[in-house]
Amino acid sequence: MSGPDNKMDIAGLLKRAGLRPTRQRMALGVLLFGDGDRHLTAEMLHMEAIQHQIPVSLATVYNTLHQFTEARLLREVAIEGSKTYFDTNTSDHHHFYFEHNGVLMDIESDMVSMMSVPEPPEGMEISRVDVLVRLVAKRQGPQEG
Amino acid sequence: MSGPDNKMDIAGLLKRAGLRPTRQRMALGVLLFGDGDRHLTAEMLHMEAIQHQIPVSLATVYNTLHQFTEARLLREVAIEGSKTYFDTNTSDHHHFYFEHNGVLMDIESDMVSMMSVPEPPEGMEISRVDVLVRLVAKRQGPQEG
DNA sequence: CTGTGTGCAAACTCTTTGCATAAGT
DNA sequence: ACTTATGCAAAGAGTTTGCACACAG
Repeated sequence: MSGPDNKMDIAGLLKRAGLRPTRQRMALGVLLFGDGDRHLTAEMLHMEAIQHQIPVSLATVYNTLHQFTEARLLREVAIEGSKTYFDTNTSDHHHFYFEHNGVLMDIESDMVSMMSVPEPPEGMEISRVDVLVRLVAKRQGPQEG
Repeated sequence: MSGPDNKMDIAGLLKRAGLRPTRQRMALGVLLFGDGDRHLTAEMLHMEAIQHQIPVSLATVYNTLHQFTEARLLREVAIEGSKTYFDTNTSDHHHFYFEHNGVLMDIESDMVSMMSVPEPPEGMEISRVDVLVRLVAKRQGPQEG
């Protein structure tokens, strides 16, 4: 767990990214980066902010999330369906996806090794490889369903 | 290239899937399955149907796409962003994604080998592994932009 | 003070739904 | 004839935008 004086660090993080450390950005930054790797939708973060007594509108949450993504502080995760997930872990890694409840969990990059990927077409290069391991509840074994 | 009498096959395909071979389903089925593997959004398929003089509404295209997916005739592909892609190739395979224009291209499964995937948590099992290889235009090399 | 960020609500895009009509068996 | 599919348009979810006010530097 990280201490509350991560807040100090958040200001620097924002400044380095060329973003003014405003109240809302600071507060959202603490929620996002103050407690390990997270996977959130805009709506989830907004609810969390409200619970933490941080006055912020959903529109500002969206704006902030996109500004952070532009600044490489966050990464978007491709999950089918309507909601966009943002990941605070911007390093090279992959995901477990729990289909029954929509939860994402990191898989460290060295846990998944790619033997080979076909060569991209002429003039193209790989910008990133995303691996999504979809999980479902195991069937109840030998008993009938 | 496949001949036009794929239409015959489509009727059987639908019946086997428990779907009535209606005009619209037949026509959309021919567009989807009559010409190799495809990656389409509802809107793309709708436009194509209109161009082919097939009277069908966008709502019916959505319904049909979902019915086909339920029937395992199609598969949804997870791409971040708002649009849902449907893939006529339901076998085990992965994708190249051209970020500059949103085009998807199949990668056969044997071209990508996973050395190891971490064990899923208790009670969970892997339902599928999706690999998305994102491609960008190669930087112009030594010449200036 | 000056300029950027924020809040609100309306606009927008993609997708789903309800109901009357048309088509399929 | 009876049932299911379709079309239309409106509703719905998630996201983005425009403008006036507030805050940071």
